[in-house]
Amino acid sequence: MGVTLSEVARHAGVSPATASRALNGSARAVGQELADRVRASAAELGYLPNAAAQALARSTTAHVGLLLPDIGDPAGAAIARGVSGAAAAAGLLPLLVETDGDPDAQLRGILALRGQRVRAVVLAGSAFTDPAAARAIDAALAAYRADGGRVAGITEQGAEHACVLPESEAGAAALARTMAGLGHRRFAVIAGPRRYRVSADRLAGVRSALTEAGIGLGPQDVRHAEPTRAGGRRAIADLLDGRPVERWPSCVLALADLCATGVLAELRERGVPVPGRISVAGFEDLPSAADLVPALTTVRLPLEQLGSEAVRLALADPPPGVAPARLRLPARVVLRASTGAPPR
Amino acid sequence: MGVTLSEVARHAGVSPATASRALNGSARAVGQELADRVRASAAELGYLPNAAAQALARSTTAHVGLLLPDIGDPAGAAIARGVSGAAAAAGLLPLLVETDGDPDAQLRGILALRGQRVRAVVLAGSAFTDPAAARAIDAALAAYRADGGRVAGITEQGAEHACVLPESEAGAAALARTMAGLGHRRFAVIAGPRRYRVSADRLAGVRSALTEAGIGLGPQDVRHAEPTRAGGRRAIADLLDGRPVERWPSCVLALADLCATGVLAELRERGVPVPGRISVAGFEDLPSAADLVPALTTVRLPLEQLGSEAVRLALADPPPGVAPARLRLPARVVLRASTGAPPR
DNA sequence: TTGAAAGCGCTAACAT
DNA sequence: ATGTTAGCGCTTTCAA
Repeated sequence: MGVTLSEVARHAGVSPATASRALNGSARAVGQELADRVRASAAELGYLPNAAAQALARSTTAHVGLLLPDIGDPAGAAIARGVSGAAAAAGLLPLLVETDGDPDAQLRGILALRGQRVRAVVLAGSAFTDPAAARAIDAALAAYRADGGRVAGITEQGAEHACVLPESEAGAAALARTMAGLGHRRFAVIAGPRRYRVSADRLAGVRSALTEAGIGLGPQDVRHAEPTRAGGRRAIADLLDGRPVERWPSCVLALADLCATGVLAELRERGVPVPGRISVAGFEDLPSAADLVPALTTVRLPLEQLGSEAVRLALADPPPGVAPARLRLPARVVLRASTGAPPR
Repeated sequence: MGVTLSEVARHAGVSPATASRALNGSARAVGQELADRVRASAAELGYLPNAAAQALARSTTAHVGLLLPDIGDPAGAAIARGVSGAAAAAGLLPLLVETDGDPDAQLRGILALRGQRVRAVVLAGSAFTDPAAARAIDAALAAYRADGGRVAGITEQGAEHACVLPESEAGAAALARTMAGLGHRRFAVIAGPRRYRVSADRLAGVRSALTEAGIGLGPQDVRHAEPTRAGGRRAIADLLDGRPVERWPSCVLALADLCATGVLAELRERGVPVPGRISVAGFEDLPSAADLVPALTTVRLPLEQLGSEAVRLALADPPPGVAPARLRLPARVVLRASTGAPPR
């Protein structure tokens, strides 16, 4: 069931050790002639190294674990593309684990990946706000790293783990500031689910920028919604139905593009002009954002780069104890047609 | 570096064999009492089976290889979601390999996956039209299957391999027929890249339906384009610029939603009314199709299901020689706002 | 039902 | 520079 190294070695008339050295790199060098002979035999026999055997002998695999909520989500997919590219460049293969945003699934995923002895783990989803969940996950990661595993998060995943940090707070603040600069004074914010830490980060950015501009944000001006089209629709409906038309916001910040997509759909259906009556902005700049009508103003996150840098960071992850690496990646506002001056 | 089975066994006062049987299923049963003791020890020590060792001993892994052109592409991501779900249900983890639509990369990917001894391989991209490439890939798959590997394709991947078949041709035909039914007589088609077999399938469907309706399709009415936004823009620009306005098509069939997205963008920019002057339809029904303006008429492919069924088919893949399984999955036309009656 | 022992295919000391 | 020889951690006959 597959040609083995010993067979190749025998065929080439050398020892398995030499064959191993000739075929699958090693510190030691092999004589030119023998090396050629071994390679010829390998090619002739169609030898393919057994990855499991190599992993066992080397006590590490050529896999990088990728943990994310949903590979079908455009943001997750973009990150995965970056991970896959960087992994390939490092001779590694990504092993995919979906968590559906469930802390428990994430914990099980980390354990599974640890059992796989993957070379590194990339956490592509946000950390959780629930302290118990966060603690459990942190402990699992620490244990994995204590065993020599390497970890990197996308967004902060606990103070002692490496991570690449998209500037969520700064980006959100810049967005809010830009909208205030357009003249908006009445804001509503549709933030992400409470269970995710990034939701709070983005919201905090908006809050601080608005406060700075002397603009208040009441509790009824903030909704939390799943980062989906449906979540966005429901949230904006709630937001508008809950108050008289004259108290509608002039600007809605949906802090996830998918959410903003839902907002746009709902407003279109209701015949509310965007940006004439309400300006709408998103967050992430998914590929589809530019194709919405009106095209969506949003905050661009370098999603693919986030993924590739996370892999690089993870592979360079120093042993626990050393200060973990932190790589900030800029987020910038992309102004498009969905925002404009408030109605007067 | 990780607790081993022997340590658990020693701690529980049993042999490694018994520990193995108690923890990681086996035909043989283990006495209730011993089993409990072993499980307790495992939990206490934090035992995690070493996947590489298990793979070596069992000579198969718990991985399913997923080969696709681009995980960042919405269609690929949706398929991956299906694969991941079905894999998880079977206790397997997907190992991702991106090919960028390159036959050579695909070949290398199959070899890599074979070296990994993955339990099964799912080919999520189209087969290639280039005979040499197709032959090489076919041979690699056959070799893998001869070694006990299991394979399933999404779309036909060679007569002797199992596959799930979205009804590309029938779906495309239905789309063309529907458009003809709306009164269109002047069609243009933007088909996928020539290197992919599905491009031909979809185009064939359109052709046969149009022929049946007595509608001709000249060579200049068909363009091949990359299934991207940019590809679509360029293709429609070519299509329109190449002829006087009065000979413009009244209906453009872009046989990939991303392509259709580009077409819509270009027409919007040119101020061409859709569907007033030109109707536009796509293929696939990506999640974003419904959010375009006008919302895109398209042919719905059950992408996620395609992925999950492919995993099931692969896991049930009989040894070579037996007739390979073939599962047809329906594609249906989804009528939205981007199509209407032709101008008169 | 349990244990002893022989691999699974490869790598890495160690020896030569 | 090459070969010898132990394992890596687990499963699985085969005996008991």
